Amino acid sequence: MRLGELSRRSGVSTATIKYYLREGLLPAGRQVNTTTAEYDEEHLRRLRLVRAMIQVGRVPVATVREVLKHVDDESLGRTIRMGAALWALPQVSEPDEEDEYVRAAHQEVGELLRTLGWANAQALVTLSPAYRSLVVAVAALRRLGYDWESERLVAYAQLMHRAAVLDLDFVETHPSEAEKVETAVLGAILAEPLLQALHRLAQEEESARRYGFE
Amino acid sequence: MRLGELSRRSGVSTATIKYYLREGLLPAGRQVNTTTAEYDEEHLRRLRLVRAMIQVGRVPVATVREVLKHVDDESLGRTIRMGAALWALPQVSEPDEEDEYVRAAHQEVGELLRTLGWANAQALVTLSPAYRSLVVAVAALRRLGYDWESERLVAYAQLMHRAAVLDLDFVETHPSEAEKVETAVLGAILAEPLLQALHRLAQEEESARRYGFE
DNA sequence: TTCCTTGGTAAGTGCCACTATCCAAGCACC
DNA sequence: GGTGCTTGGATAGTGGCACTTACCAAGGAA
Repeated sequence: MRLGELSRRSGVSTATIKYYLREGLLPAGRQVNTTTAEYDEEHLRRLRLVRAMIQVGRVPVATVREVLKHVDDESLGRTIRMGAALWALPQVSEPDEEDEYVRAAHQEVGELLRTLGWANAQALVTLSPAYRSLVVAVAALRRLGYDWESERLVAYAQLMHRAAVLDLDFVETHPSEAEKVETAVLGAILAEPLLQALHRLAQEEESARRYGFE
Repeated sequence: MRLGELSRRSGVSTATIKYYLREGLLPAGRQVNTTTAEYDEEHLRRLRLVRAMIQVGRVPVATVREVLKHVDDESLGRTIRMGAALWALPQVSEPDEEDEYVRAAHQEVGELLRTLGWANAQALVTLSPAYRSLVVAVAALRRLGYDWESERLVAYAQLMHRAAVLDLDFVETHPSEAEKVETAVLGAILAEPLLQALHRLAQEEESARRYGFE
């Protein structure tokens, strides 16, 4: 398969495919001669994956490159590869540690993890980007004066933990190691828009149940 | 309070505040004379809200304007205002109805709603942006060859419904109508980064529990 | 008086995800 | 073997976005 066909079958313009090749999101094809390169099904699959990450997952191009670099790094074990790939993701602005709300949020999230008994997460606290994102989100809500009880946060966390269990159960069903890493990373990236859409739809449903359409 | 103080108390530069005023995200202050305008606590609150939407919620400036327009529209009832504000949000690219995966996703999501008994959501199907986002997400996953069983999707949906119940219970605790709308919208916007962060943290925790750090 | 700050406006910046244009080298078909 | 299309490769340009800079004349504050 050559560039034109790859473009046709993926629905991505040749110009964009060239751009992805240049940016290293897609490995080069097998060079036949100066003006011809041959692509295979794996290229098509990778291209679809890249597109899904960018368009559905809203992951920036530079981040996709980082994530794939880890996914492809066969010198590492699965868990490490998965972790590295997921940690390459978030790009949330660093919390301002001077800010009083941020400090309070650190406290609050720390307590949350103790309440939940997430010992592993506690150990990783200083490292994980997810932890930082959580602190930023909590601080923003508190800054706006939303003071729900801490039980509410615990309840949300338990719901998301059950979602994570579902995620990982699904990964288990995949046989090969390579596929497991890819599935886990993609699943994590694409599960988010899915969960977000379900959340909004659920809000609409529940709102209509309670208040009707008026 | 004048521009400088508003800037100091919010941590937002005067240039950016001027930009927000120009873009209509912030109402003008009370003009004292040609070179002085007076801002109040409500301006500060609105400014923090705008910042949270943009920085934590990653909502584009133009969208924030739309959302606030609906929030402020007192000619409408609460439910309508809330719905309108939330529907102004998503900006997901339109699904390509020609695409076979998109058509299959429509089918699948329709079945999901029937299984869940979300009658209200079914009625709104053709309208809701959340529904469209869901279709796009499901189609993307299927296109990549991820074929989980439909029960998995149902399970995710039930989790998110429970999150939505928590959301709306919280809104109930707020007394005033105006606050309810604002709370609901902000809660919906800011709950998403929160849930996302909790989801990622929960994945790390669960992954570490199952596989350790190796 | 001298200096700073104010609101208002216009123009510029940096980043990002493409997109357009150009090129010389093949290949395909008549 | 001529004609026209496609290829990989490279460079430059585009449009959108969220600010940021620079400048202005008018108004306090010392």
